[in-house]
Amino acid sequence: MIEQILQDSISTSLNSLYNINIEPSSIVLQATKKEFQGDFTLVVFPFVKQAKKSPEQVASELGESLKNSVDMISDYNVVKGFLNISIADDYWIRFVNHNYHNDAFGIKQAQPNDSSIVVEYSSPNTNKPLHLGHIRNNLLGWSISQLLASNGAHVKKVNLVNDRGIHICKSMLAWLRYGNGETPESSGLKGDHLVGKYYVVFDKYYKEEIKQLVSEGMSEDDAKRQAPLMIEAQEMLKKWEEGDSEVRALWEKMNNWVYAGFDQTYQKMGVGFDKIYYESDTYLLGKELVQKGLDTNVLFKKEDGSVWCDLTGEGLDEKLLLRKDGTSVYMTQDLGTALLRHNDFNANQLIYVVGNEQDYHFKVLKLILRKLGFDWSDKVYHLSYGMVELPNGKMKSREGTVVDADDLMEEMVKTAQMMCEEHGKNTDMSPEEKSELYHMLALGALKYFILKVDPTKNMLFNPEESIDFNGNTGPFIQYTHARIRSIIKKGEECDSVQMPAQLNEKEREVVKVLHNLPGLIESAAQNYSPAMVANYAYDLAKTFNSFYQDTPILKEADSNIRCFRLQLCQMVAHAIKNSMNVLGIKVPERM
RNA sequence: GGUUCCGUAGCUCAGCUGGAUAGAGCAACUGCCUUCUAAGCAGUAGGUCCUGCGUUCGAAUCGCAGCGGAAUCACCA
Repeated sequence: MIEQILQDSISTSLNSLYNINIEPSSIVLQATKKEFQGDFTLVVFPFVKQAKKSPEQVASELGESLKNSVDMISDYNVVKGFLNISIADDYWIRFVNHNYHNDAFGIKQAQPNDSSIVVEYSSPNTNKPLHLGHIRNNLLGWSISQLLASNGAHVKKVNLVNDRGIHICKSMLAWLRYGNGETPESSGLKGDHLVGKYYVVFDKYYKEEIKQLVSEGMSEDDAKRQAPLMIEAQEMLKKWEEGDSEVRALWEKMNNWVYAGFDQTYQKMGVGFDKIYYESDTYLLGKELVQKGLDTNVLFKKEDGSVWCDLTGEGLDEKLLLRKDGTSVYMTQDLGTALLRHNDFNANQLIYVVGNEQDYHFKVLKLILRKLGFDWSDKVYHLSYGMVELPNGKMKSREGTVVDADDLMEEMVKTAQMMCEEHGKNTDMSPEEKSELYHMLALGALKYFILKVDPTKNMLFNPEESIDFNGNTGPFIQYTHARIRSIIKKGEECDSVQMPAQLNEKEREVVKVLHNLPGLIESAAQNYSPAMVANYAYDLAKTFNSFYQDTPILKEADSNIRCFRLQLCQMVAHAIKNSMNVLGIKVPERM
């Protein structure tokens, strides 16, 4: 890569001119700003002290030295302490000519010895359908996996389904009491929605019971604990843990409804997993670890029999790991599943895609693992993402302000259809092609809208803006791809032609953006940031559109130039496709 | 109250390891379809980068303090 050559050359020049020793890799080159002439810029201020010369002088001397030693440098200029380096068009042209046919451009294939990474994401509860918050989680999880894989890692995607607990018992109980044997088939409801409906039903009657008890003079807290429905749900959980066959059968039946529903949602969303863990299989794990911790005095037991980890030395509190009745808590389970996962995959890294409301939990998890003597605790990485808010505030399931994942996607497909019909462009498509296109555009809009923002930040989800097709949106990039594909299909094959001698301004800009892709994937992967890829794809599409607007491609008379531009088009198409693929967004051949 | 995260145009967001006159999109306004897809392009307007102090040749970026917002600090998961 040209950057490395420049870095090496700068390093040796600094040494021979001023006796300054700097590692080539630590020399920072940046893209030259548009207002100035050049491709790469070196800021020379850091060197002026040691060089004992003015910034302008240092920059000029360096520029001259570089120009003499690197023949790819066509020119340089100096503005204050900025050395702007121009690269010869020949380099850019050959870059396109060598890479345009590579449809995996920018993507690194994992080699046998490359690192392996396990990514956990989604991790739903089985008592209600997926909502907007899950969508961000799923899209991020999938996209991070794609991103790391595209940067040459072996990635395994796992899902830990929270399939047991009091919340599921609530749905089960409500269904038994008020369901009249309703099934997904009889009701026409998706399984997860049906079960979610009874979760709401439970809450409704539960609240009525509380109200009743309070009006009879009970305190609110006592009422919450002593409401008959709650007591019954807890008995059900106890029966479940004892393995009661009736409860287990009902539990299995209703969970299977939910799984069927989830599968549909996942499929529509375009996400998937290599392995699915169920909490019912893993919730007892971790107890052994606690015992081991007690034996080695890492943990301690209180008088009532409960087991704790003292984290006050780390500036945190004491953390409960076993209740006084010996049952485990969330943390206990997570210690167990972490060990299980480490044993299952022996990966170099265990990534958990979980919202930032659990920052504390994961901080503690890592600490306890380390205290327990697992040196792999630093492989655990909590990929913490911000919450999704709505224009009128936060989503609250109790207040019915949740945005359901299925509804949202369906809504967006409808809108996509409307928009397409309005444009009236692809009237000759078959119904199947059309519906595929609508789905592709709808999900492209949704995914791009969510993934373009920095994962660590809270984001605002405005339903109206998310289905926009203009500007910085998924469909804008998809449209750019479709236009390019259309040109390529009309153009001739041209492999071995003579390349033009120089580029025009717009061509050079496009090539330079393309040139950045491999480095971008790398730093996006290092930052766990699909958003960087999204913004890159947008930048590329925008740069290409500007080129497309005033540079003829097929209409160019000179066949050499025409061929070069076609190659450039192909390369842009690949780069768009590959970066959108990292986001889990498909791009159409036409739209 | 403790801890963590956040604060950039009317709105939604970029701005990666400090670098030149802080960038996009939406909304508003003005041009460009007889020509490779106008879901596009070109342009106008819009800024106390929350405030203050500090470090530095240089700060939206780093440090400290303050203000504002969010999350979290469960014998829930």
